Amino acid sequence: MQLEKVYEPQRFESHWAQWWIESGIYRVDASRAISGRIFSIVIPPPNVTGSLHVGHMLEHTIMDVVVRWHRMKGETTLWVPGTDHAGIATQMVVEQQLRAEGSTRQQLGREEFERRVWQWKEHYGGRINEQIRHEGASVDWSRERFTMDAGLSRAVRECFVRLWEKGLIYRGEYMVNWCPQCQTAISDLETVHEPVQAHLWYIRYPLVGGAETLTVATTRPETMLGDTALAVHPDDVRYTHLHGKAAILPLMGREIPIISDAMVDPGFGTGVVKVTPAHDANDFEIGKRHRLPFVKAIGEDARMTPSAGPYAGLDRIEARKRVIAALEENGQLAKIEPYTVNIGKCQRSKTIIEPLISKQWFVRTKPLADRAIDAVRSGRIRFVPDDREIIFYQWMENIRDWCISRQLWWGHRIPAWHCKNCQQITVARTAPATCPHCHSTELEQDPDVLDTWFSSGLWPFSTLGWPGETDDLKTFYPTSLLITGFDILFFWVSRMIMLGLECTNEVPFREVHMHGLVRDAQRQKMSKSKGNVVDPLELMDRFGTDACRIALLLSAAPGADIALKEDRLEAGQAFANKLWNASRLLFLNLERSGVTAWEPDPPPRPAAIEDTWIFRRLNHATEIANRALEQHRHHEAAQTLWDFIWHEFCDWYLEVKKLRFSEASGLDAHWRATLGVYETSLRLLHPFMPFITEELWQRLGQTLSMPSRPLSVSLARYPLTAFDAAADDAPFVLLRKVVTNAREQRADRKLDPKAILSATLTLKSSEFSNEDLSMIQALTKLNIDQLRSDQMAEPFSLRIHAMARENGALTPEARARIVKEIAMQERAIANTDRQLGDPTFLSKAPPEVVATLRAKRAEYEIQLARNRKLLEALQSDSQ
RNA sequence: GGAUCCUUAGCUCAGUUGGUUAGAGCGCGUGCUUCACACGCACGAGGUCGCAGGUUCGAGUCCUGCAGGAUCCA
Repeated sequence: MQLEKVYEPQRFESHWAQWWIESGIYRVDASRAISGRIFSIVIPPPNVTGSLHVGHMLEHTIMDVVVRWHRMKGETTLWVPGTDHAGIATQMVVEQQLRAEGSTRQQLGREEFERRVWQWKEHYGGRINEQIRHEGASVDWSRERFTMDAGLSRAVRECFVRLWEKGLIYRGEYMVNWCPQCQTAISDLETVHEPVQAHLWYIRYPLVGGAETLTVATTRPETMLGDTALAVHPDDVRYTHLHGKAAILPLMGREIPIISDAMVDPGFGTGVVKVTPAHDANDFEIGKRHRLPFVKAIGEDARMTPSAGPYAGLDRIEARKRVIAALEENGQLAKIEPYTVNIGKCQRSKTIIEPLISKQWFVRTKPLADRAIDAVRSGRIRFVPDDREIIFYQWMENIRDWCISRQLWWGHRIPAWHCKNCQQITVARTAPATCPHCHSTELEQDPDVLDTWFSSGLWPFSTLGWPGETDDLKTFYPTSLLITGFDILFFWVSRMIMLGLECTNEVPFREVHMHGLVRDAQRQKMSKSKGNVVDPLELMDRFGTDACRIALLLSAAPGADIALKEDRLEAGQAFANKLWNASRLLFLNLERSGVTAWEPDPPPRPAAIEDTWIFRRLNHATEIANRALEQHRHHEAAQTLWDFIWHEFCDWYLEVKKLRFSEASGLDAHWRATLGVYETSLRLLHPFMPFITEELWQRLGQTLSMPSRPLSVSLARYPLTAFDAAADDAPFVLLRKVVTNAREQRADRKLDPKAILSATLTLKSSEFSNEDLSMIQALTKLNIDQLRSDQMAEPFSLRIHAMARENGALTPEARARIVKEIAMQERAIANTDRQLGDPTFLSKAPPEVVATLRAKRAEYEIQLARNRKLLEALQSDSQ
């Protein structure tokens, strides 16, 4: 069988992607798992409304490498896929659809609306999974989960009830971040702060019983309508005389007390602040401390409430304008200064959030956080890279209670029932028929749903069947590893650790690998508004999935952000092309040699000098790749294999080996060695570039009958260092040096690249067989006499006999380079001598360092001698 | 304001416990359409490792300070 002349990934990638699923080879049977040989991982569930972006692709690629590697090592390997229901985002999408139809969710009613969302999910929710199939992710689709599934919903209820019963969930009126656009409370984490150029307004408040006024600075003048006090710092001597006095609230005419509180920053504005307990988190605290009234001047719709008097019904922005105008008219506006404020916005809708007091459900996080901190500190969970632990501790140690209720219709409804009769709350796993407190049947379920992250927080175990004691849970939990973005450390990773420990008494995963962000070529964050979002599907189409994968992997040092440049992708494609063509060379020659059958076992024995060398290089690459994967250094593993395949296997081994293949030889020792290295390389590379390796490996299997081969290269064993490398690789190393030296000379002297020139090769100790010598001649286009001399300092010397009139002189640039090299080598030798002559160095440095230095010195000497001789010889040649 | 990370070739980035001539890809220069590959081959140029100190026999790597950048938390 011959390979097509051109590498076209489009020809086979979709075929293998489909076959991997249809053949069911990644479906895992828990009952056949052997303890200690299990690897399990869950996908960070993408948003069901979303579509694939490059960040996903990086994440999935890293996961797939790890998963394929473990599977090939013979471990029972489970990768669970799935999506999350993305409460706000999905609700927004469907509401938008309704708006287009001229309807609203309120018109539809809750039940009908939910039905519509499910309908929408069935219709569009499969898109992201389709895209994940495209990436070649070797997940077990039979275990696909969705956070709103019945099983996962049961897990959510179970967890909620347990937390409630332990007093870790409470309900109450507190200050929350309210998004007027989304019409729901959101958590602190969903509020993003950004600096905005704004103003500081200075307002005069008249004092009660006097002509004096007090000037107060504020960034939100409209909230003054809800002021219930003024406050100064207790130690601020400027205002000591005002303690216990009162002021008149402008525009409203209300009398408000002047209080002293340590929370006031005397350096802000005038040192006097207005206190609006219902609309500012700090003021809320002050208000509680001083038992101030809470006047709610702004409502859920961001409009002023009746408490705002004449401003009632106005939007908060409009109200601000009117308030300022009125103050100005009254002469109560002292001045306006430009000011930069950090303003809180809703992460999703970008609307300015309104701090509001409302009744919400909260998780008491402190006790959960303590256990989570301990799990990481004790090493039961390991972070990669480990410096991320500091950030984790910092957040966990200052954690605030988590507002988990959302005023949405799409999500897990809070399993709490309110009794209309006795007003008591009943939290239960299933809907109670009667109120356990008063036996009334007048029960109504709490209208709120839970934060989506609450259900994602259970993902590693809810997907495995928890709270049921399923085989999957027993076999695959705790999961082995989590691979995710650093940006959701608090949102997701931390909460999984807290909820996992609480629900299962186990860590949810033993390791967390946090990758960086994929940025655009200019290192800018990708965003829809900037228009610099790269579509991974388009990239896969253009360059091939394998090329994209290897390009991403090579750039992905642990934790580091990636600047995605097309030249990387082109390089990845070039590498795939190289592998394809090297394979083509082999397939062509297999036919010529008439090789029809081959078995990978037993491993080959070296048949020629290049074999020992490549076996050693292969063993080395194998060792590095395995160790790098062990340490989550995927970029290093990828780089190692790239270098091995391209620059050792293709550039040297195949260049030599193709001269050894002979017609109709059948499966000889050369072929055994070559096929051994080639097939092993395909297996080594498979986790990184699954499509091309599967294609080539299957083609190889069709060309050669390999009866004992598994169904797929992904089910074959991942290589360990198993090649016979006992023999000395020095002869081939020497061959390489001779060939390189010949090429350097030809380039430096501008010798005719096509002419066959005569040369004399003098060797110190070894000599090349006639066959090996003809290799050298073919690779260098030289006609070589081989001499041997015991007196030589260097291992070899190559003299090319080019006549002067054939422009055999060194080019001026080459001469300059060699002169420079000589200087460098002399300097290196001097440095080394200084070191080796230093008794402190000799006594303190480890012996192997001294030995390496001595060896290096010898190497420098040889290089120096060769350069000197080169200059001399050419001088005499050109005379 | 607090914290963390980063600063290495023209560009994008590697560089595991400190070991002495610092690597890759792309780009650049020269030559080559050699029967696997011009998505290629060969050869080459290019870096006082942000700055200033310190520890050490030895520092890109450890410590301190400074400058610039990024991120997180307030």
